[in-house]
Amino acid sequence: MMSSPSRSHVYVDVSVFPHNHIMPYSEDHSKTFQGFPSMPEYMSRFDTMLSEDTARITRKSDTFTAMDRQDELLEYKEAGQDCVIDSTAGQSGQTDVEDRCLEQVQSLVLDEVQKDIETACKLLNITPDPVDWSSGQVQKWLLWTEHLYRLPQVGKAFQHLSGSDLCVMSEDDFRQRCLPCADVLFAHLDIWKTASWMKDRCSPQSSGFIGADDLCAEADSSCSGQPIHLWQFLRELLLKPYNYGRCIRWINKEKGIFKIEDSAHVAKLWGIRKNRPAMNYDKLSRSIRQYYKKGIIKKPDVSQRLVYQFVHPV
DNA sequence: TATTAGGATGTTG
DNA sequence: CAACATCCTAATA
Repeated sequence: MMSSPSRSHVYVDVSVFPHNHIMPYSEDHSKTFQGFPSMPEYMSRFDTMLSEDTARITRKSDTFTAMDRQDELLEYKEAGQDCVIDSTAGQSGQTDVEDRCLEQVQSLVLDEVQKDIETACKLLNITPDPVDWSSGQVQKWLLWTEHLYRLPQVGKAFQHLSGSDLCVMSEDDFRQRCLPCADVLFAHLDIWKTASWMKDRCSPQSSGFIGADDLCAEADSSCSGQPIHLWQFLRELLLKPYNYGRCIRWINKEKGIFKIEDSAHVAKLWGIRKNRPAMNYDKLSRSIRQYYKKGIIKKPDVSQRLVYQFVHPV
């Protein structure tokens, strides 16, 4: 990817996230973290969100201790790709501007994290704060995360653990229970813990809907209206292409036409949401077909495999 | 082999 | 009872 000389650099302080491993950048980790929605992915999101001039988001490596720009910089390209070392030393001139950009981007990062977590909570029917999870909800979160990022299944290693049990575990505790993806899972959980902590700490009033959400998310699972419908679930997945685009995506958003790219995967996620471990695409598609006569989903005019269409697009 | 259509019947909130 | 979940046969790609 070319970077035009007119683009200014934005240095992102990621120290808001307590663990370095959230940001994979070393050779050895490039495989382990494949598909992991860590900073590079969030970064690439802002690359498209922010204006072209603002873009080219970079971060400082190694220490994560804020703004020492003498350190070498790692420039992230697309999510999942290797990073490029950009050895430009500190340009002390535009510090104030950069700091402001930094704050904005940080706030955007946290915003995106919060949004992702909210979506996942809706889809999983769990609370944002891992501490509140029952052992069943822990299993749900594990299954979901495993399937979403194609990790090996290690749910059994965490059986009968409540959310509070999970939250006090160290990364080493994680490693003892599951070797293959302990660091990834721990990092994920850490994002959830951190996000929840920051939500409590710095916004009891600001974001209006979060407070209401919190109150609602108390008691039990069936608070925000009846069990989720399959078509709603599919819509929620389609709403987050950065998270679920690998298994389901829009073909034509205006017309409501979408394609299931990985039928087994979508079925698994649906099964996790409904606590139906035996769910598969055979059964999921039967449920979709029930929507034909109800006028909720149909086959598009030119019928294609694994392609459906919402009758009433939004 | 995987997907599609739709009937029959059991389950669950 | 509605909304699936499960199971199944037959047709299609």
